[in-house]
Amino acid sequence: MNAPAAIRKGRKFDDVLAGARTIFMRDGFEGASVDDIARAAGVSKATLYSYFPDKRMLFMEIARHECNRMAEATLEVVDFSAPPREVMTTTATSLLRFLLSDFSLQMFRICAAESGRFPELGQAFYKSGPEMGRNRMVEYLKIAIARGELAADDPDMMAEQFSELCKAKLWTRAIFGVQTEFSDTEINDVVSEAVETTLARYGA
Amino acid sequence: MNAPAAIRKGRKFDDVLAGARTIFMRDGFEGASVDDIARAAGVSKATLYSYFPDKRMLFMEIARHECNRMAEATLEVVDFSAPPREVMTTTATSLLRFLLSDFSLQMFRICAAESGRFPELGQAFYKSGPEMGRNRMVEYLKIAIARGELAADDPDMMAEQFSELCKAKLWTRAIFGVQTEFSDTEINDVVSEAVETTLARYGA
DNA sequence: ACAAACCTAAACTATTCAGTTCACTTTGGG
DNA sequence: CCCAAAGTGAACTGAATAGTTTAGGTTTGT
Repeated sequence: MNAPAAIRKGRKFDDVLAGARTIFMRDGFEGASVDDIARAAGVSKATLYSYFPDKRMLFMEIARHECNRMAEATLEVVDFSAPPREVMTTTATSLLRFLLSDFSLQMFRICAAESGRFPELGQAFYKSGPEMGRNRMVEYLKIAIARGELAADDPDMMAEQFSELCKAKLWTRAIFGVQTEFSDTEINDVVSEAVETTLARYGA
Repeated sequence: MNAPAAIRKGRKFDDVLAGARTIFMRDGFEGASVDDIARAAGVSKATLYSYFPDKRMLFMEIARHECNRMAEATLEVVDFSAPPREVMTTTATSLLRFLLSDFSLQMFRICAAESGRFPELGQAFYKSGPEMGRNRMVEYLKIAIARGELAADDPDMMAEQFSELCKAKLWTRAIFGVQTEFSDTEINDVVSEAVETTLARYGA
């Protein structure tokens, strides 16, 4: 009923997760030492290793957990009955703010970097991150298309393009550490440009 | 006249670069051992360290070198006097093929991953990669706008959006190792969708 | 043929880190 | 109040790795 390698037990389980989250986010995957994680969690290394078979599984658990949490939080803000321009603007703002968060950026860096030597991680992250987000978006798009508010032959592609447009300019700079602070003005600008371009193509 | 830490000398210099390129691309930055690099280069570790002050500077040199090489190669294919749809299609195809190459993906992973503990790398890569590409593209866009072939208030944003649209679907999968082979059909599809969307917004 | 510049091989230093082990202590449910 | 499960801490194993050093070998131009 559970994953290939077991992840069991608990009392300080949540402490370990919290500590690991902190250290992984600060130091990356390779950069984080298990000793540091145990110290940050206020837990002995032995306890940590009684929960998780190894460092990788610990990280996977964090990734899974936080991706779900964030994905849900991000989608709760939106009122899907509003007109498309509004829905898209709200969604894009919410998505872009998330994409620019320290957590999201660091998670992306780690999962991309490790996806070579650690393929399950890349797969898992893609599925519970970008793919899930896109699926949610497609659900909405299909409804809007049925309502005649949007015109897209391929809602999947539309969703991919829309998400991608949100990354223009700011995200690219963020991921390479070229820019670290983002004003509301900058964010609103990228969002409205993304919405305009999307509607120019797919507006009814 | 040169960077903070010197990178000089030579006879097997190019061998070192070639070996380092191979190993870094295979194992990432942290994953690559200097012993492996020296072995792959057919060179002693002492020689390697007589060229480069440390592993980081060695990697920076590779990145700089290869980014320039690739950027030039990618831009040579395009005939900028053709009509915009054709220029954009050719450019997008060339760009997307590059973005999906093992080299580009691995370079992106490494530079993104290390940009926290190693900020100069992120900066340098951004400038000689995405930023340079965008600048080249903007040069063309301004000409096409002057010709009345395109209508964009903000050519920088247009270029950012266009590049970003090329990453839809395939690149996201590639960076996380979810998909590793890409048919011409898939590539052409993403390219034509990117061109359509861009022209819907910015076509004259 | 010769010397300066270049290169080699291998051992060495010093550090870091994942994961294990074990004798001991804490905790909470019955 | 007791005991079994859960947790502790500290030492330990084993392996890797960046970067240095040394003593000697090879290339190069002239």
